[in-house]
Amino acid sequence: MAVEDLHGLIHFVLKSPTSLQTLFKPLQAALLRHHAPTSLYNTLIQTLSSSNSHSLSLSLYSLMLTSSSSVPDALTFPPLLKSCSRLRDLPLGRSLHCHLSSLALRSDVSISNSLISFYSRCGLLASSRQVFDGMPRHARNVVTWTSLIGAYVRHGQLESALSLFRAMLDSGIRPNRPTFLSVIPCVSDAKLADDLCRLISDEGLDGDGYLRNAVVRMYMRCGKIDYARKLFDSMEEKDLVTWSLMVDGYGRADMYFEALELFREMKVRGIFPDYVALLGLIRACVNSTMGSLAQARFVHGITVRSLLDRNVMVGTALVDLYVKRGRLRTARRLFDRMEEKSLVTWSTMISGYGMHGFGKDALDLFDRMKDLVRPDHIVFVAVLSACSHAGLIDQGWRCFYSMERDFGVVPRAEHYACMIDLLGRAGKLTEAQEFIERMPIPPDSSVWGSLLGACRIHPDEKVAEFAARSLFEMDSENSGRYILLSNVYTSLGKIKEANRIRSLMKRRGVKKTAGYSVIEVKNKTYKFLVGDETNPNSGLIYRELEKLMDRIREAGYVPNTNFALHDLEEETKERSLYVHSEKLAIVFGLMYLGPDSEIRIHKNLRVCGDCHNATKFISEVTGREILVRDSHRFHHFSGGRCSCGDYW
DNA sequence: ATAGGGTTAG
Repeated sequence: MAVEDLHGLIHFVLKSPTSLQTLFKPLQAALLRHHAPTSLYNTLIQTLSSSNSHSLSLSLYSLMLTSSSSVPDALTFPPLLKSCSRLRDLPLGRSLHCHLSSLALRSDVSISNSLISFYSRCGLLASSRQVFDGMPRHARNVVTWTSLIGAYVRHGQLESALSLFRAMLDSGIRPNRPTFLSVIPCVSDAKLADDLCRLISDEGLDGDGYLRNAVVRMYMRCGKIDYARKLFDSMEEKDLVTWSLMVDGYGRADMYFEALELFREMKVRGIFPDYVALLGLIRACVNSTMGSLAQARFVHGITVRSLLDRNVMVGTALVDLYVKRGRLRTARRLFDRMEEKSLVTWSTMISGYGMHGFGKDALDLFDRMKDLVRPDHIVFVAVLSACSHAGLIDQGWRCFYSMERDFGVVPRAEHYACMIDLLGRAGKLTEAQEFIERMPIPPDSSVWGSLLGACRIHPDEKVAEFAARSLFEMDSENSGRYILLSNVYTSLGKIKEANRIRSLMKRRGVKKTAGYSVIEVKNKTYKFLVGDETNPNSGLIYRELEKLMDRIREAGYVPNTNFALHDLEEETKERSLYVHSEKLAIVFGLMYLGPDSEIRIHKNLRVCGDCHNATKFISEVTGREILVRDSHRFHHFSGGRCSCGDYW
C-alpha cells in the first residue's frame, strides 16, 4: 500500500511536474519513508528542472540532504545548477559548487559544463573561465566549448567568442547546432559570414530553419542586404520570425520603404505581424533619414489598427518616434496614456526632453520615476546630459553624486563625459581637465571628446591639444575630431596649426562624412548637400539665399569664416558659407512652406557654428519657428534665440 | 544525462 502510494505519486509528478506544488508534502514524506535511492531523486530533479520548476527541483535537493538513503552523485548536480542559473541564485550555486567539490565530482565533464553556464548566467564571466581553464584539455568537449562561447556572447564580448570558436576548431572539436547558434550573432563581417556558412554546410546543417533565420540576419548585419534578401526569397518555409527579422533588418539599414513593403506582403501571405514585426517597422520609420511627420503618423495608424499599441515595447517605440520627429507633446501624451511603463519607456521620455533642451521637464520626470522604478546607468546618462544641455549645473552635480550613493549605479565613462560637458559649457576647462585626471576609471573617447567639444565654445589651445592627443589614438577614424581641433586653431588665429591638422587628416586617409540636410515640405522630404544644385529650382534658391543673407546681415549677423571650406581665399570663404546644406534647406522651406508652418530640418552631422548663428537671425527677421535636428539633439529657433542657448 | 536556441523599445 505504502509503496504503491510512492509510485503513484512519482508517476503523477513525472507526468505533470507542476502538480508537485500541491503534492510536495506527501511526496516528501513518502520519499523519506521509503528510503528512496539517489536515482529516484535524480529523475525527479531532472524532470522538474527541465520543466521550469526550479524552486521545486532545488527543494528536492534540500530533502536529499536530510535523507539517510541517498547521497547526490554526478547526475544530481547539472540540473540543479541549471535551476540555480535560471533563478540567478548565485549563493546557492556556489554552495552546490562547494558540495560537489567535497564529493570529488569536480572532474565530471557535465558538471564542469554546467558550472561554466551557471557562472556566466549569474554575471561572473571570470568564474566561467576559471572552470574552463581548470579542465584538462582532453576533457573539454563540444558542450564545454559552446558553453564558454555562449558565456562570452552573453557578456557582449563577441570578438573573444569568435577567437574561442577558432581555438575550438583548432583543437579538433567539431561544432554543432548550438555552437553555430551562439557564434552566428558574433559575425558582422561578410568574409567571415561566408566562412561560417561553409562550416555549417560541412556539418550538414544548412537545411535547419532556425539556423537559416540566423544566417539571414547575419548577412543583414554584415551589410549584405541584397544577398540576405536572396536567401530570404529562397527559403520555402518562412515563419513569423523570418519575416520579422527581415523587416527589422531593413529598418536598421535605413530602408523604410522596403520594410513597409515586406510588412504588407507578409499580411498578404497570411502571416499576421506580431509586435516584433511591428517594432521593426517603427524602427525603420525612426531611422529613416528622409522620414516625415506624416510618415510617423501613418506608422502610428498601422499600430493602432493592429491593436498592438498597448504593448509596452511598441508604446515606447512610438514615444521615441515622436520624440525623434520633434513632437514632444505628442510623445508625452502617448507616454502618459501608457498603462504599463518600463525602465526604457521612462528613459526614452527623459532623454527626449534632454535632447530638446527641456532640462527642467527631464528632471521633473526623473523625480517621478525614482519612486516607481530603480533607474539604471542609461537613465542617468539621459538625466545628466539633459542637465548639461540645459545648463543645470547644480542639479547635474547633485544627480552625479546621488547615482552611486542612493541608487548603487556606479558612474561609467559616459557619465564622466556628461560631467565634462557640463563643466566645459560653463567654461571651467581647468576643472574639467582635473576632473578627468581624478577619474577612478580610464577615460574613453567620449570623455576626451567632451573636453575637446568644450573648446569649441571656449577655445583653448592647450586643453584642446591635451584632449586631442588621446583622442586621435583612440578614435583616429573620426573626421569630426580633426575638424574640431582645426577649427579651435582657426578661431585662435593659428592658421598654420589648423592647416597642419587638416593635412594630418589627409595623410591618415580619414574620410570626411558628407553632410546633408533634409527638409520636410507638404509631407514630402527634400535632401540638400553642400553647394547642391541638383534641385530644379536651385537658381531661384540661390537668389533667395543672397537676399536673405543681406537681410540678416542688416540685423547684425556676421559670417564666421572658421566654418568655411579651408583652402579658400578670405572673400570666397564668406561666400562658401552660403552653400552650406542647412542654409539651402532653410531657404527652400521659406520659399515653399506656408507662412504658419514650422520649418523642420534633419541633419546627419552636427549643426555648424555659422549656420547656428545664421539660423537664429533668420528666425528673428522672418518670425518663423525653425526646428533643427542634428546628429546630437534638437535646436528650436524662435525669435532670434535657440533652445540650446549655449551654442557660440 | 550534460551545452545552445532564430525577431524584441532607451
